Amino acid sequence: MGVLSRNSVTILDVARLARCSITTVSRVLNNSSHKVNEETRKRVLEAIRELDYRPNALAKSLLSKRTMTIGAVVPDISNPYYAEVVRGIQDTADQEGYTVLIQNTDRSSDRLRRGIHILREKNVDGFIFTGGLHGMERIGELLCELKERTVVIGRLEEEFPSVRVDNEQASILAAEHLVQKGYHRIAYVSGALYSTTMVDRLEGFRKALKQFNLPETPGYIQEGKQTLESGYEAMRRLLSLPEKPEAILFANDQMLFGAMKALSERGLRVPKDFAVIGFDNVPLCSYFDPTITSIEIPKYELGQAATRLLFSLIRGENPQTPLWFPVRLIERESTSASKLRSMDRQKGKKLPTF
Amino acid sequence: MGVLSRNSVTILDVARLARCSITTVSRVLNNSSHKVNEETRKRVLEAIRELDYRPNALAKSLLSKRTMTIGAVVPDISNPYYAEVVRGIQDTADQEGYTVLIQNTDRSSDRLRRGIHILREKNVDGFIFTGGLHGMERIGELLCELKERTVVIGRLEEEFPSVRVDNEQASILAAEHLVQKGYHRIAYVSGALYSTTMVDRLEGFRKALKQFNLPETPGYIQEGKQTLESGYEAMRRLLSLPEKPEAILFANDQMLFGAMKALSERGLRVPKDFAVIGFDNVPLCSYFDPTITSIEIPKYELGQAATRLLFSLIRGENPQTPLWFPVRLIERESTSASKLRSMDRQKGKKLPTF
DNA sequence: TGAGCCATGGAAAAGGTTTTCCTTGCAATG
DNA sequence: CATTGCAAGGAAAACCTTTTCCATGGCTCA
Repeated sequence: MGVLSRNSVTILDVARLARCSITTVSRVLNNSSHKVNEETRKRVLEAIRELDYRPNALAKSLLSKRTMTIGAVVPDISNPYYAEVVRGIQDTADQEGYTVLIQNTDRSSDRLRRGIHILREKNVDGFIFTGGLHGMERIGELLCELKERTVVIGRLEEEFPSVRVDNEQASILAAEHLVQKGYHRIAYVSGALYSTTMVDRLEGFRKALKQFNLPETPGYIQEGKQTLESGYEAMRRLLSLPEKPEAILFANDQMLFGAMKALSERGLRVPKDFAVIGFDNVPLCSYFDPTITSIEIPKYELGQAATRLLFSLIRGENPQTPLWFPVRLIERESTSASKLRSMDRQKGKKLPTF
Repeated sequence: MGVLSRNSVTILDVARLARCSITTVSRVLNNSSHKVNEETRKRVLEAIRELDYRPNALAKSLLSKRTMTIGAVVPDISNPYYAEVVRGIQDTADQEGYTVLIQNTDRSSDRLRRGIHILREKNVDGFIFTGGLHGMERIGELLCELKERTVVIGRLEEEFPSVRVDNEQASILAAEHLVQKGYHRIAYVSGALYSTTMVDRLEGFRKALKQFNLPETPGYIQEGKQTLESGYEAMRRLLSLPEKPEAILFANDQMLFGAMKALSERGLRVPKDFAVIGFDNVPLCSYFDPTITSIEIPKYELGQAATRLLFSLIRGENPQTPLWFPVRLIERESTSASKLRSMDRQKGKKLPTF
């Protein structure tokens, strides 16, 4: 051990120390089928340990045309939703010895383009896209030879293999839940519509209005930006409407949390005065007061499945796609029968509900 | 344009098309000082465009021993604190044409070791560590030749250049604030003590107790795990003590949010029944109800400064270090004079306070 | 006329692997 | 004894660049 050499040690150094050729060292290293004498192998292994030799991945990649690296393009890593997806990707990649190179787009198509170029130049073995940009010019052209090694989480361009949840259906599910609870005047706060996810969720809400014969009141559909602040402002706009909604569906939990502030500022309470329901089911939902009903998206699993799908592509297989994942509604206090709850709270008797 | 070739095009292809040697192509590519005829240059550029040629970064790196990639080792990317630090790193690296390879350690020293090995194998040009592991065997040995191209955010091993905040002083600041507000029975909820940050914050709290002559009640210092759940449980333990604290300092905001649930379950209110104060000042602090007093850590700036420090190291400079960053206390409702606030809320007259 | 300089271009080495192909020596088989 | 086959090892090509060094031809200046 030891010998913390300043400049890195190469396979040649090992060969010299083990008194053999670099070919033999390479064979031991990759335990190739070509036989090597047990004694020689010992010497080589000893030399490797002695020098703390590690093969240079660059040289290896140059030859094998495999970098064991995949690129992930995400809109915003500090959003808990994508953070969880990325975890799924990283863990799964790691299991197969792959590394993940993450590019933030900040939801700008310029940065998206730039990110793709960087990743291509770094010779990634495949791409995972998430948080698709809606209405951006065709992405396929930028990918070139990597086009066949690209998977999408969600919906981007139809040609790509993808891993998805049915966001339209999810919105309908949420609306149905509210209807069953007896709410009719339902508002919707959307995220920015350059994301296909946001487009689908909004579309689903519109369909639900029709399906359940709900009124479509002007101003009941607000568009925001998937941030706390944007949710806060959207809520204030809703509160300034002449005829207030009874329940609000938010296209993501962040916006909902922001909106809660607008409510409490007015002394309004959930679920007594409004029912609210979110999207994504981030961890805070079960810790907020009141706990928040939300549509659970299997974030980690999406990342995991996308990565597995990509590996299957890399292996040259022809996997079935799209892969659909189920969503489910997690009911919590924010949509529970209102009168009952507010009494409980006053008596300070609430039990833990996660 | 076009010709979306299946297998990548090399500098040789360009040379052939432009009827010159690869040397010449390389020269126009890196516009070297060696003169090349204007007409030839035209032909080369035309060929490059025609074939959509992009130099292979792998081959370039193999030669130059520079990968234009830096490695970042973080405990948990889905923690909003580290997400923000990473943003600072990525943005800054990007400006200089560098890419960032992120390794999650999940706070396990095994995964830390593994992460370092992977990054070394990928030939990163430098390391940034954050969320130092306390009491782990010396990390320097794992870094070998990269030891001189490593910076730390926080405190890890004294020999490394670092970018820091004074966490001890920050805890004292928080305690002082509570004392000034008239609180004396102060509890502290710590994160897991394998993080040097958490060690320092706790140490600061202990010093503050002495400095302000506060009682050190048994059970008033709880240790948890920097998660919502852990904060919830710590709070429940505090609430079961015979003599309850008046104010609680949390070693991070996540734990504080978790604790809020434990409080509301008991019908207890902040700041009426308890004052609470957090650490990190994540965005939600200003949107929670009540808004949360927290110690602001310049997360993005820490990442930014660390990256700049690293670049300075890579350039062979000998920068001054450690670099200290200021913290400040952001006062919000969770520690404001209690009687007043609770009246406001009942009248529904509260104004927006961020 | 010849020496030296400049503009332009190419050949080849280097970087660290893996892999293909070849060599050597020895044992077994006829 | 001659032939075949196998175990073990090495040489060299290939991967794609950049960079150093050399070659050529034309021009200027003494």
